[in-house]
Amino acid sequence: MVDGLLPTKEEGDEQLSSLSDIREGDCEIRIVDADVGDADANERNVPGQKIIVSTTSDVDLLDDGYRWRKYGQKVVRGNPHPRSYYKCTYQGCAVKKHIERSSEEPHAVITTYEGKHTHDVPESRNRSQATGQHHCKEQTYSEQPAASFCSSSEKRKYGTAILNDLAF
DNA sequence: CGACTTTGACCGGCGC
DNA sequence: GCGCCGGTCAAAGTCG
Repeated sequence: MVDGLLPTKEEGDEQLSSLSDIREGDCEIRIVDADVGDADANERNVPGQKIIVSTTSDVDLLDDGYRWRKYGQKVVRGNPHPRSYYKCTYQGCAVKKHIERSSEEPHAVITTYEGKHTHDVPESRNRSQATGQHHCKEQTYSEQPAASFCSSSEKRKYGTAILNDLAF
């Protein structure tokens, strides 16, 4: 009983018809337009675009190239795993993201992005992150060649490309 | 020294 | 009106 909280894998893509759905290996990137479903959604300044990324990983932190500062962690009902709250630390960028694990699959990580970045990927982070990134993947994906896209730096570039595409 | 994580407390919204 | 729950803040501590 995941309450549809977990749109991973083959199921759960029916409810969201007007959004992009991208799947590669164990990574699923779901783009949800915050405006969708709202009658007069045009009024908002909604910086709010919602992007849900489902991945299979041992670690919660999906490094997408941006700098995030954790500002909270909560255990939500229906899920024994805590949900983490992150903000983009770039000045003037109010993008937030929530990270939570699936209650059924400890390896399934649901990352929800809210808002769009008003800047590019910080370069300094870009390279240091590339180094810090590999610590988390090898053990997870070393046996899953299909997920190489998710586990390598390609993932970041791919995700970033998507985010940028959305943002603009 | 600066940036980031951790953790408890606080606040607002929602359902009963 | 009350209680529950999700989301955010802020202080202290940790790490590079």
